[in-house]
Amino acid sequence: MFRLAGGGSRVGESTAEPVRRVRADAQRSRDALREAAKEIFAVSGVDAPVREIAERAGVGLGTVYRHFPQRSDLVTAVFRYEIDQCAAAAPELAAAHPPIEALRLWLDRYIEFMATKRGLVAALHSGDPAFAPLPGYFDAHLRPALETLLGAAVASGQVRRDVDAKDLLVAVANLCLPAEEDAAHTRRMVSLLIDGLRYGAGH
Amino acid sequence: MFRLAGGGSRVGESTAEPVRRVRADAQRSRDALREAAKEIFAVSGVDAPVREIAERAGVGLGTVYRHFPQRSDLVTAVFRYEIDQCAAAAPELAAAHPPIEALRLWLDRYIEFMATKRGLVAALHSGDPAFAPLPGYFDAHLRPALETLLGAAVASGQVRRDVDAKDLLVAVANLCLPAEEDAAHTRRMVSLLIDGLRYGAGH
DNA sequence: CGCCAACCGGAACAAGGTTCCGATCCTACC
DNA sequence: GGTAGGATCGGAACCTTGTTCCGGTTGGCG
Repeated sequence: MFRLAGGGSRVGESTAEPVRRVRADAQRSRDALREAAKEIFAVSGVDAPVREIAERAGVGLGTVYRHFPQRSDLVTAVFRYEIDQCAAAAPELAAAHPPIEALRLWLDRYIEFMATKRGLVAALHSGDPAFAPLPGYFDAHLRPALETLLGAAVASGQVRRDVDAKDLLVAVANLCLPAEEDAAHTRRMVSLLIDGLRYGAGH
Repeated sequence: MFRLAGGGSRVGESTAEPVRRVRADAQRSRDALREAAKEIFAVSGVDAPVREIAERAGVGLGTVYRHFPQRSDLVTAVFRYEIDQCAAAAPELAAAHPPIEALRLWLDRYIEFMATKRGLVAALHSGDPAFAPLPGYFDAHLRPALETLLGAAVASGQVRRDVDAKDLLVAVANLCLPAEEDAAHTRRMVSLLIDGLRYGAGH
């Protein structure tokens, strides 16, 4: 048997693996689906019908299931993507703002992320094994992002040292949960929290 | 217009309301459904199909929806019934055993109750408004039951006084959650907890 | 330019919740 | 005891939603 789609490796590319180039239309479909799912999940929750997502993405049902064999794969893909985006914002903010400000802005960004997670918490607790790896992904990506920002703020003397990044992530997440509708309230509470961070700082 | 099914009030019965007598077959169906649902929920979780419950109860689908207009009504009915049964066990145990023993036995009963609640916790967190009143019902019935037992045990000098009934209910419930399969483990932990109750008691 | 594997669309299937309505069965009344 | 009538029953049918399947289409390479 021949290796399927072994096309041939390109110059300057590692030949260790055949890296089949994805077709342009396939990539387009995948991106459109991710984007559509993200928007619809934010509005209707993660229980939104697959057909609705397919329609908004402008693709057929078969295309959805080609890229995401199960509904839950679409959910986790969106979740991972959003986690990545949120984590990626950290170094950008750190480069553009002073430490304490970068920290504050990133937490705003994190709140925005959590705000779209209606129903996902329930899904995580549903016992569906498809969602089991998500908490780990969450911790593996967001914690280091926050740790960097927090470390810089501590080093600059503007924030006390006895604050744990994971604690802070969980605390802010919990602040987001009850006020699913009232974003302003959440922001006030988190603002309070940030002020608390500064209490007893060296500077 | 005549009052529908106003049959007529009976001697010795308050005439304040017409109390339409439920038909015997209807009552039978309702009881059979509650019992069937209880058994099936315990085995397959609260997501079990309505058809399966109807079949086990030996009734048609229409009968299910006559008594429980929505699926969730069946779930809450079973939940309420089990809470009632569990709460009702408290005075019986109190009458038949010394205080500390009654307390221990009732907590065993409570554990048994919690053990069948697989998936219900997730349902409660799903945001479905149909389940919103359940936590209140839980607190309104089980807390007084435990408070009575706890009070008697304290009064007898066998249990310390600084234990709150609600805290205890939640703590035991949490002990039940992780060990969905290993009932023995849960019982060991709760046993430990009960011994803790005696620590520092007057007697 | 032409091939063909990968990709696409959507019809079709499966499962589960809910509705509907003719047939049936209690209960009240005579 | 018998009967009328409305409550109740059973299950077929309908709708929504997840998933599979397959014939038609197309991007990318030779």
